[in-house]
Amino acid sequence: MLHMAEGFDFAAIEGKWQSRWEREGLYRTPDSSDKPKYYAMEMLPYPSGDLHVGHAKNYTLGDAVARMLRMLGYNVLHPMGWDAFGLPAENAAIAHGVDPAAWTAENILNMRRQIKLMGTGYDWSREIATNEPEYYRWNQWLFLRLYEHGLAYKREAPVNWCPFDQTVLANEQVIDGRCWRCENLVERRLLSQWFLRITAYADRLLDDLDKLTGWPERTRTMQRNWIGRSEGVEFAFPVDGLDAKVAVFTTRIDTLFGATFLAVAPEHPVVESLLRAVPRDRAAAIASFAESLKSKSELERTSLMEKQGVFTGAYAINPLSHERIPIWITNYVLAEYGGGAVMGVPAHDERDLDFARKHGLPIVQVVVPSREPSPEPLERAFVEDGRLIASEDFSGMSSRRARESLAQRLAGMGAGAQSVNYKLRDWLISRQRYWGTPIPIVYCVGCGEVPVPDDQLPVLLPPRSRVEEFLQTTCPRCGGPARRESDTMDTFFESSWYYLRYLDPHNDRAPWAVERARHWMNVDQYIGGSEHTVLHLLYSRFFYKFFHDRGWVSGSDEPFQNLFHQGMVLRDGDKMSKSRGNVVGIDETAERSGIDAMRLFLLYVTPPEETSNWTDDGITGRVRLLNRVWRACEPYFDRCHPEPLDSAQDKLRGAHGAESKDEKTLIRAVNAAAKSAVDETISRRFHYNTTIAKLDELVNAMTAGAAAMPDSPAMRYAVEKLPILIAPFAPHIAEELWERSGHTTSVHLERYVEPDEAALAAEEITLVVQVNGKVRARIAAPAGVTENQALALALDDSNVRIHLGGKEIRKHIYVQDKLLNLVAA
RNA sequence: GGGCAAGUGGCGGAACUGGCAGACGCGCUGGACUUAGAAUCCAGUGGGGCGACCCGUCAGAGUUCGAGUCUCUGCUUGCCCACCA
Repeated sequence: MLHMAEGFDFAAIEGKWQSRWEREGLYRTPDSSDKPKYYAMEMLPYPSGDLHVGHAKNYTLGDAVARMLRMLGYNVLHPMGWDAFGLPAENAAIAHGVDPAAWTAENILNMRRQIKLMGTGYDWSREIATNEPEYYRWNQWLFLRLYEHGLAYKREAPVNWCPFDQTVLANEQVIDGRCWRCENLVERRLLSQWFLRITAYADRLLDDLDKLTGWPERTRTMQRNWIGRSEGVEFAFPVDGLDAKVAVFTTRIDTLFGATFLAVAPEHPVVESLLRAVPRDRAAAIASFAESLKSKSELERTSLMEKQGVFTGAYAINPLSHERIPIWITNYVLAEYGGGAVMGVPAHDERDLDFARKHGLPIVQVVVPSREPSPEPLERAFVEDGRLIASEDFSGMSSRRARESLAQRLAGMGAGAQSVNYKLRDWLISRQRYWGTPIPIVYCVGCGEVPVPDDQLPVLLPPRSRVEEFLQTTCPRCGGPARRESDTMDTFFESSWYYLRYLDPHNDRAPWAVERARHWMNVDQYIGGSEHTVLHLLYSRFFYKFFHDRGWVSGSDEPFQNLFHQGMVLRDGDKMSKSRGNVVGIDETAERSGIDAMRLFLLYVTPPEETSNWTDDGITGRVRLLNRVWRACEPYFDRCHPEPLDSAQDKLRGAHGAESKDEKTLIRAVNAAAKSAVDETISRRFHYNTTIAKLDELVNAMTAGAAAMPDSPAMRYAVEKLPILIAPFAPHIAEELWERSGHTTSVHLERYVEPDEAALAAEEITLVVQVNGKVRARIAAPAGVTENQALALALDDSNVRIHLGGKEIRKHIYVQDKLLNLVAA
């Protein structure tokens, strides 16, 4: 009687290998090695509580990539950590009366367990958590260096205020005028806040996008648009009868003679002097208009409201035409861009036209399309370039030339200059929240704003009940009474440099050692969601350039060489969310289907950049695959003895002529899977869905071969190679099969199967014969068949002859080993 | 409104550089095995036609010996940005 198969007990196998890997430190990465380095990283998670299969897609992909590269001979660094400061912890603390630190610690404990449960190969000796003093101490240290270099500063500015989260938000955190986290409409407030001068790096952040050829084009374009560089002219309109000037920025100085009004934001400083100069009732109207807009966000002012305005009663003087144009205060001019004032040219700007029509302001056309000699009454603003009219001695010029000439003229008069403006604004990092890195600044009655000296770092976050005593301190400079900064930092501060801390996580003298950065940076492959395109990824680039300028990192001044955005995971077409109750958890999936099956499914269901759809049916195919893999290898458990891999391969290669067709198919299937895995990795396309399909084909071939040629060397070859081939994707079963077939070391330390071109090459090809582009015959032919031989074969085919119908072959196209097209007439 | 990406069987997808459309899987149908089911294995599965064949990759045009792939026009869906002067 056959001894009963034990079967494939995935739960037992997965648990067994996870604890053995951990015990043996299999995934520890040495800092020095003979092998070339490779730094693979996924965006670190926020410890929100539980992981679902959406997270798993990200970490599975990163893990497969890291494992592939390790098996291709690299010394791979693959770390993991926790982005642990932030609002959810604080909100949970308020809601349930727990300590945010305890809440966070508990979540980290659970999520670390789940990430390990996913069979990932992280080097946990490098784990970081950004809420630990050992980490945020260096946040403070880096803040102080930015401060020293004038890149961190405090100023009063209109800021985005989220009334629900009770804190300010960075510009990048306002999505459609709403808080990125709670989706409430943000308000505008005038507050004194800390900013990082990211605009000082605007040009480099923009220009260096060209260097990032390993990034998705889409992401680069979005960053380009976010930085929003525009070139133009800044010049001033004197105010008639007042000793005041209003500076404006325009990209269309060629339309200067068409300016019929001046529009200013209610916050513009000139408004105050105007208020003093105009009659009392008009001043009151202006003041109440300004007041009505005070707390309105940019979105509300510009998108949700109609264009409104009040005439100030004052006039500005066009510096070239000397025309008097009325000054209006409007809601549609942004206070924070281009100086908060705009020259209104209704004929050549849609917004100005809209405003002019509503308020009866004149419309003067000064640019006409080149081919139309006389201006027609305008229906829409003519916003393209053209030829100037009614513009004194600039008339007749092209827009382009006029822009140069006008800029020169204004510059010559000392009235203006070429200028560049950015949409990018300085990064507001103050948060009026408890659970974050304290900003290391104290305010002293005598000395004013004083940075905390390095040797007093970290400024420890106090327990929540002790905040008041924390705030009272003494001045580090004069020893007098002082008060600490009560704001904490935006959590994006921590995540802008964490990839450097992984390199040297226990260093207590510096955030990282320069030589570690020299060795490991930059990150060879970064994987994460596209939602961070203008947040984390832009901030990190800014920080890294600052570090580079300080000499703390060397080589490239870009942190992330290659970037990959994985798509999200839906459940039956819907977004997974707790409120829908459709979240597919890691624990339940591990229990029901097994981790290897989950990993295979996530990589197989879609190319990784696409949105994938989780269905409970879908994963059954991968469970089946694993069972078939097991059954295909099981009969050989006691018969496969470890021997040098090359010899088996050489034996087969030498015996090519003697192999049966089935054997060749099997050997080809092994090599086709290997080729796919290697190609998808080095091309960084990561379409492992096609690789896993090749593994399906291999197992199909093995199943078919099991009966026909159980003792063939080709079967043994396949059984020997299959665990290696599947190891990056299904690491547990790979390890178990490897052990069962007599190996004593980990399969994950093996070199990946090197695709053998000779084994891949087909000896016989199918020659497709077309007549006038339609397939009329498929003829088996030896590989390397010549054009003349192919022609002869084709003309010998009866169906081809029928379709030629005795017509003359005018020409033919031959594609080697593939296709012959006969063109007949 | 602007920008970008994508539309292929009942479903997810494959075909990367123009050369056999639908690999692989899910589902479905039939068969084997089973008292029965589950599991497994085998066969089939784009549409039409008895058939040789014909039609077929969102729609329409074009380039080409040959188009899912390239060009143009339109439609649909998704994502991002939306008064930045």
